Amino acid sequence: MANSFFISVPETFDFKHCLSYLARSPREVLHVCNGNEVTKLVRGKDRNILFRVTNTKRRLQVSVLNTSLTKDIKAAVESYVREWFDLDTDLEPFYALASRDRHLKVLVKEYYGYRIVGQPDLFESLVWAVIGQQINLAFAYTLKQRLVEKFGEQITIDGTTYYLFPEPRALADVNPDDLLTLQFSRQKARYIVGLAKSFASGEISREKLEAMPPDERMGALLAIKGIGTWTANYVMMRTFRHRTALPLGDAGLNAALRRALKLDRKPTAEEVLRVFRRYRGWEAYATLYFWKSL
DNA sequence: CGCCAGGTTAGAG
DNA sequence: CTCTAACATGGC
Repeated sequence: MANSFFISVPETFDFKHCLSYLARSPREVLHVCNGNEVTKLVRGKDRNILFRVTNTKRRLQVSVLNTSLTKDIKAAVESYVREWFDLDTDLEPFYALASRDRHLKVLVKEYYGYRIVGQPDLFESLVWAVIGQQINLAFAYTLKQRLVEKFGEQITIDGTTYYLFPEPRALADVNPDDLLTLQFSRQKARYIVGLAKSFASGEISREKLEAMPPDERMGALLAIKGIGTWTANYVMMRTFRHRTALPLGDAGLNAALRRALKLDRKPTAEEVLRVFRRYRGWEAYATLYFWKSL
């Protein structure tokens, strides 16, 4: 196909595990999974780009669906896909460590090639994490769907509608009370509008945080109203690809460790930290595989 | 019905 | 510093 190109992938990459993560909720509206492929709309420099990724032997096939494949568009989409599917991380050291660990051994075997599916857009990442605070994941997806359908751009091609996550500008002037009708709590509505204002004004941006050393970046995230240690670590993991990010206190991580450690209650923070001492340098990937075990 | 969900904040002790 | 109520609602 003239509009497609290929990206070779590491041996320690398995598209199907990443795809099953992307397909985990029927209410996901920011990409469309279908069999062995996923289709997504992203913002390009001059226009929005719709592309589809599918798996072939040792390569990903990427097709651009709504425009011709110029050099610039190819470069942009390739870079997005590499980032999205975490193709540039060398997982060998983690697998060497994990294969000697009684908890992770079986998980890295079963989900070999699974990687941290990224969330390159910092605003989206923060809002999504705030939405997910203290509610079950099914409800979090419902809230995100309502937010995206109400405030995000969309295009319809061949009968399927594709959405972009709302831009900060689209949410900055919203009255937080208007989000209550979408069933956001007052507190979350305020956090989200506050985030939108900070991004719209340029006070916070991915570029600014990217330029900071990791400690300072964490501090900048924690200074935002609504961002606590869990959210900051979640975003460090999915957006900034910090291998040592550890969302301590996470309900899913607690549930997975409760099972792995055969406890009759959720583990304490100290117990989680004790287990994670063995994964030093790879905390984010250990977390990822524990989540996958649920 | 009760309790926990991919927690955080402000305020009290 | 640690502890707690409040937040809003879905799912088991």
